[in-house]
Amino acid sequence: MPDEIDRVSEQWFFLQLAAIIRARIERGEYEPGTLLPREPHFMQHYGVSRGTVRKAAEELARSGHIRRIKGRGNLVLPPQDWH
Amino acid sequence: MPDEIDRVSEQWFFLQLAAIIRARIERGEYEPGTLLPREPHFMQHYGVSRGTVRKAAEELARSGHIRRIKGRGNLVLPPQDWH
DNA sequence: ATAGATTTGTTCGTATGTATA
DNA sequence: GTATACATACGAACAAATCTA
Repeated sequence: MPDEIDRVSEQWFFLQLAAIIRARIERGEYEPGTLLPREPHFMQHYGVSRGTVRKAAEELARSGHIRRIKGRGNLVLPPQDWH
Repeated sequence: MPDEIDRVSEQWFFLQLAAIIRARIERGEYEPGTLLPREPHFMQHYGVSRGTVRKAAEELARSGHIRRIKGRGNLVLPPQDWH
């Protein structure tokens, strides 16, 4: 899992980004109970727009890896919540 | 005026949708000074893409039924603005 | 208590690529 | 060949919830 967006890949940016962040969560690099880095962090680090970061976050919320909290951030969930 | 898209009709989806919304405005179901339902509402309710909803909105803006305001929504205009 | 900053949420604007009729 | 329709992606502005000084 390369830790950057492949811009010539067939796969959409937001799915690539979701896979990257999901892998980091599952490796324990983002700990349950803590907040993910903010949207601007991912925008700058991966060179994508806020919309793309947010679509990736939607994917991670769908798969139970994070819970999105308005005004606070994206809460990393423990393995038992993943699906 | 059936309140859904006729998918086998000769007429384009965006023109059908514009006619549906225009009729609702003219019947007073969407009141002047209020905002139309958001783009995602129409996408889901009529089963069309955002592009189609936006083309319908362009038609309604052209005919003076709404004014489109970035970041806020589509403002319903009073009868004297229709043309 | 409140005023401002931070952060996610919402919404319209624009561009591009693909598929279809 | 052209126009419609769909989806991704980026940009800009406003709204709401939360946190902080």
